[in-house]
Amino acid sequence: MDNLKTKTDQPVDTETKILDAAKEVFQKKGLAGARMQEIADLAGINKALLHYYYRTKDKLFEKVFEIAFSVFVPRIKEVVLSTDKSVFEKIEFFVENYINLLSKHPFIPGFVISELNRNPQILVEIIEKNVQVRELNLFENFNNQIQEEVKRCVIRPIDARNLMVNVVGLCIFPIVARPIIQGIIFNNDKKAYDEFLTQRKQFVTEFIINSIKAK
Amino acid sequence: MDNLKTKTDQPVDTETKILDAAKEVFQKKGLAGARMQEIADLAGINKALLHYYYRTKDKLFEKVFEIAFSVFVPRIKEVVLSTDKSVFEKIEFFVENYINLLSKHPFIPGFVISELNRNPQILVEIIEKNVQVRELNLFENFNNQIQEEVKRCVIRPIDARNLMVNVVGLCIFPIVARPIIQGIIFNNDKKAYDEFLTQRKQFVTEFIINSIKAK
DNA sequence: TGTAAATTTGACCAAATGGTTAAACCAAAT
DNA sequence: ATTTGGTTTAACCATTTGGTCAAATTTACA
Repeated sequence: MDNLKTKTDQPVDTETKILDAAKEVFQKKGLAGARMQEIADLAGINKALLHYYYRTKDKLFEKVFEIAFSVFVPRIKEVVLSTDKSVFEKIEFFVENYINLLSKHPFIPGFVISELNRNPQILVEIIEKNVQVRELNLFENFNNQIQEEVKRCVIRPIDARNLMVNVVGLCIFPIVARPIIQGIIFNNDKKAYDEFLTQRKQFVTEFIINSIKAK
Repeated sequence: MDNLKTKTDQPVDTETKILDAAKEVFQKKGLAGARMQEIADLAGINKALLHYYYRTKDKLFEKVFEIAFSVFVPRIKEVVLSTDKSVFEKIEFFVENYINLLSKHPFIPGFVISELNRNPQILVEIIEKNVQVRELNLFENFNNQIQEEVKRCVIRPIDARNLMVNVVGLCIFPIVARPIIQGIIFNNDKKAYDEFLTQRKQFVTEFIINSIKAK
């Protein structure tokens, strides 16, 4: 964003090459398992150049993690904010888009979750400097809307936090746990699982709406 | 199981000390992040002794992973097998017990999932030698029961695999994604989140049953 | 008690790894 | 052409790390 280099644009700018390579290696192997040499090789540059752009492995990791996190979380905001939609519409919109998004970045959920389990402190730092995340406290809005629709008997009485965890979890889980599910239930048939994920968008939407719809 | 030592039982047998320490370190730091020295220190033994019992880091990891996996997966079998219960009863039984179980081993889900994402091959080996896992193909039973209850108009028409993923996912997700959810929605209030998890058992059960119950 | 086998340890090693440095390179301005 | 600044590299370094080994210690048991 704010890292303009003085150089005239090359086919691919060095910093981009580094971040692309770092993203791939870190997301596949994690902070501890990633090797600076491997990142340098993948980026097609010298290892010393890596340290020229990002002094330490930790600094490079931090950057990669922040980018991944910003893919992982912000879409949730859209659901909370767009006030012109009903709860049902919001859920449908979110599930469809979030599963699509994560399918395009299949390593991000596992990466973010596992690195955050190893070192929850990262999140504290991100929250401090990232407005996007703090704004999720506008989650209050969502809660208000739900309680209002409960009053109007559109949906059953329900706790908004639990609902939110369910909606997000039902989208993320089959991607994060893909190796297990695909291995055990789908006999490791990759195509079958992709198909499953595609059809699942509608299933999840209906599953949730059926559950919360007032009779 | 089959690792009987000839030694007369000491307060704590060395192999147990090793496995306990290895479990803790591996589950917290992952395969790549764990240090043999740290495991040895935690077990209160010499590092060479570690290599005496488990020749390599990989072999030790394998053992720890298998134990973790056997906690993670087998309870699912109970749901599929106990034939005397209705689908509703099975779901209630599973959610209650599985969330309890995982709460007692909060690092296992993240550990299993993240190591399996890094190296899905582990699963292939486990499936080959582990009967418990293969038996999950008795998942067919569960499917049959569901389709039968669909016919009897007890539950709506539903895909058994999607249902199963939802049930398991709704239990595992809030534990695996705890750092994120607790950090963003619960302002890092650990107690509040524990309380949330406890209450959630009932919520999840009702959420699922509401969704699949025929009108 | 004596001895063979199993267990435990301290010292050590080679390879891998994150990081540094001084020199080379290169584009642009003077 | 020379200087100046950022960029890139090869060579190098200190530390960490998984793993080994021979010696010491303990245990089993004849």
